[in-house]
Amino acid sequence: MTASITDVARAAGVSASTVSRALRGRPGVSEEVRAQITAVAAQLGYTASRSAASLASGRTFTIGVVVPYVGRWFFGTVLDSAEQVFSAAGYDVLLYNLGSPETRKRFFTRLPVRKRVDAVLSLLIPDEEESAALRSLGVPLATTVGGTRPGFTVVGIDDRAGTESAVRHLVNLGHRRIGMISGSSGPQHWTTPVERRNAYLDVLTDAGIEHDAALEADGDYTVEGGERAMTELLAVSRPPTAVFAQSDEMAMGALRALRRHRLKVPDDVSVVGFDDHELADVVGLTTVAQPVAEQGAEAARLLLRQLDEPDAEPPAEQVRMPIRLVLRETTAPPRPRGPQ
Amino acid sequence: MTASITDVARAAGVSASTVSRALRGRPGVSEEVRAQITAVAAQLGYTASRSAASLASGRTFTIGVVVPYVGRWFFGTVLDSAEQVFSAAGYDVLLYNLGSPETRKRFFTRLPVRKRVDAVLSLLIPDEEESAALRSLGVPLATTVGGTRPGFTVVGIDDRAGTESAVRHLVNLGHRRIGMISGSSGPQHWTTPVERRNAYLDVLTDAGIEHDAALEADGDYTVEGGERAMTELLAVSRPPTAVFAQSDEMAMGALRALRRHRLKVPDDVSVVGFDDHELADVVGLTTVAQPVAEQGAEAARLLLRQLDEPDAEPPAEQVRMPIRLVLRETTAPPRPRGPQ
DNA sequence: AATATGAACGCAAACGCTTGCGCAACAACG
DNA sequence: CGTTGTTGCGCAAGCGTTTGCGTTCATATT
Repeated sequence: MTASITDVARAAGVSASTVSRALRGRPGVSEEVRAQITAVAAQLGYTASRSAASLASGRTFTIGVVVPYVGRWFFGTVLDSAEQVFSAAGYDVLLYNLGSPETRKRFFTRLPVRKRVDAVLSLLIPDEEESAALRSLGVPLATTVGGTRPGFTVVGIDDRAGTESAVRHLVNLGHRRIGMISGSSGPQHWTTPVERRNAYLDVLTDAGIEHDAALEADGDYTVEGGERAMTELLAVSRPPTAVFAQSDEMAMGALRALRRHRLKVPDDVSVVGFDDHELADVVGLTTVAQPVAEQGAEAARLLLRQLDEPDAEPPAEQVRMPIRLVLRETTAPPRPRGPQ
Repeated sequence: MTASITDVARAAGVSASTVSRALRGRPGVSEEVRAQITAVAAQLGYTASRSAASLASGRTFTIGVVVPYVGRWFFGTVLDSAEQVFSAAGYDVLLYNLGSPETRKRFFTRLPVRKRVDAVLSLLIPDEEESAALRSLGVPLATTVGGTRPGFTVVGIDDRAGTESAVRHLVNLGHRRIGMISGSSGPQHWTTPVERRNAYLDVLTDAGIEHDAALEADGDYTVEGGERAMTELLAVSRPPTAVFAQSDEMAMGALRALRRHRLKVPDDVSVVGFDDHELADVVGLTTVAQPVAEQGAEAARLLLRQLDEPDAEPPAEQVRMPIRLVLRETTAPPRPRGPQ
């Protein structure tokens, strides 16, 4: 089949151990021998078997990345940037796509990453049991997307501040009936939706606007969900003149619903999203931007650092990346309608 | 650390070989012993080390997936569905994100998948040298996205038919000046753009429309590129009344350019895309839909089949999935302008 | 000149599994 | 009751690395 380390050793007239040391830059090999071995290895097209290497050394040079839906822009982007950091550092990434509850359960019970990865980056928030399972792996752990958990390095954004800037923007424009499309469908421990909701409520209170439960709808974090939610909001007795969607996908769904209702954006209703999706710009969506790719890269970097310095296991770092409101064309003052 | 096979063997009062056979469903183990071993293994939380297993058996139960940009919708979606098929079959996926030329080169020279995967699915078209490198792995190979190569199972769509339906639709609406935004920037061997271009030219010829090179622009397969390309097209002496974009992303860029030019779609110019992007619906884009997720799943299935029946290595299958034109709101007859 | 020091390298023992083979024990056959 | 199968299991030899330790030899030290 392909060349093994002993083939290289034989061809170079040295022992296998020397080949191993030479190729991995370990001390104890003279420069000339190292050069010769390197040449022979290249000529034979030799690459060390990762299986054998990790069996012997315990290091796998592989990072496990678990993500809910690779297909969604947010996760795809985080994964993309994280992978680049990992591969630049010589690590491979083992991907686990845990869309359905079944695959998710299967992953956490069988834990296929055991003895296979040096660290894991989770793009979903594990519940108590799941995070315990991950901790049992005994490797550094990191998470993007909110919800701090013990033992995890988490990098995220300030959901509160982001939401406040969005909602306050609507208030400043003069809106009083401000709806919200949330993504509350997730599991309990997933804190982002509740943080955003709290921030939304606080801004309303600050502005002296009484909260109307009828102006909240669940959009399930999808385009379709957002469309449904907006449709619901339009059906209440006094519909909102502006809505804050907790994700751009939902905001886009809302835009579609509005178009179907022949309502003008932003003249009839203003819309602001969250994320700054790749295509938010295309549809002119005002949104609060978060550095998605950077979060993935940063989480990856933190993980690598922990691998490099296994000494002082830093007790669950927490990094917050900046957010900012991006004004585009879906927000404007409310249309003065009749009295008031 | 974590339990090993000998721990389980000892606890169950049998030999390691029996544990191995029992847990993997191999014959030669009585049902009662198997049950007992299973119980002990579960209680100890035992999972076989993949490194050791693959070192011993040669099978890695891992598939390498190489993709140009995980972050892009198309690739993310293909990856998503392929991963599901693989993981359902008990395979893990090792992801290689080869965005930049450097990482790409590094991947193909160092070939980190060597001795690490049982098969590889490539979402990018390897050139002659690269595909030779992959073939040297001696494992089943598959590709989505056009461009057949020896030794690869390829699943794709009929680019020709797809393009024809799109362009013919524009012709049927009465358009005579039909522009095209292509993604020709790729490497030579990447056939999709040229196939689509040929189909475009053929339809024009069939319709008795002389081809105008000024109506073609490169959009680089990105939103920004599409916007730039559309801007260029609008600057020619007699701008197109309709444009066919070779991808939805570019079409969306075109839409943005048109909006910036205060041109109405479809009244002033019609736009049709290609892919049926997740958000094509949101912007009302007429497009030719291709079953993206299905392509990933199908490619994965074909790969698994080859792994199951290593006997008759089928000589490079080729699968074509159906496409269909999806009519939405960005196409209409040309606005009658002045004379002619 | 004798000894200590260190650099360069080889030996061999892991690492945790798989698998061909051998060996009991027992059933079925004539 | 001896043969021939069959079934269930253990032995031990790998799989291709890494790495602690030992050996050799040249150089520095007294």
